[in-house]
Amino acid sequence: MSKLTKKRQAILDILKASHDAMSAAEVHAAVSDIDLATVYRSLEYLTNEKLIRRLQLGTQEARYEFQTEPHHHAICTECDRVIHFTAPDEKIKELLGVKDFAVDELEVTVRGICNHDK
Amino acid sequence: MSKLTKKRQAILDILKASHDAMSAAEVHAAVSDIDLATVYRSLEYLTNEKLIRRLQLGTQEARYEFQTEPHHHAICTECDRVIHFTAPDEKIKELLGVKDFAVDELEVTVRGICNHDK
DNA sequence: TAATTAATGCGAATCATTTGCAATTGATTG
DNA sequence: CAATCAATTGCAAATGATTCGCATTAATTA
Repeated sequence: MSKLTKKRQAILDILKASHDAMSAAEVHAAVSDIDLATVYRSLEYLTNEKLIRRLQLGTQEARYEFQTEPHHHAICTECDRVIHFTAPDEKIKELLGVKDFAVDELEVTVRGICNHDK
Repeated sequence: MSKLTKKRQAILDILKASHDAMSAAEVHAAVSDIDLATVYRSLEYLTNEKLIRRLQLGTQEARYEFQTEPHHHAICTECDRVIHFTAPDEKIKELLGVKDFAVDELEVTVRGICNHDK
């Protein structure tokens, strides 16, 4: 039986406090005395428990974020900032008209340019 | 000045003929006498030329597909099959209500279960 | 407390991708 | 056509992200 250990809790806290999604390396840098391999194992555990979400935002490096309500992501191709936004998933599902498919998870990723200059 | 060389054309042809998006390794296996590093460089070139599209469908391995009309992807979590579908992007954009963001690319990824058994 | 199970650290392995560099090809110009 | 310059390729090694094996430690149960 696996458990939410102290180290796993510490990692969860880091992600909870972070406004942005973090990479495993960033989490590792933010916590102290937790081996990188353990960070990876913990992130996997927390993802399975659905306490956090793993995101693959276009790069090969995964990012993790604390799981609140489901939401989507817009990535600025100029400044790499990630913006969150919610959407009426049901309506989107209708628009998509996916047939013969039991939708489990819907993820919208937007790429473009944010107004980071102002 | 870069060009669509014979090897790049061969890789493009493979992708054009493939019904599914392919990984770099799969492309490499499908062509003969093209080094893997060249495959990667070619895929990057073709992506920049917008002749193909690079997809990051949840895994850390990128997949590439021939660029036809913009469309979206549904991934079956049981059989890993990837299904394509189109959608009225403009309407989705409206639903999203992304503000202060110049949308360049809209990608919807759906995860769930397809009816692969029948 | 002994015995069992799970979690962790450490180092090495693996997988995907990129890079440096020399050899090759291709295009261009004198 | 030969000489030159630029872009492409192969090969091997490097890098970055992630995973794995295994011995050690911590936690839980009998």
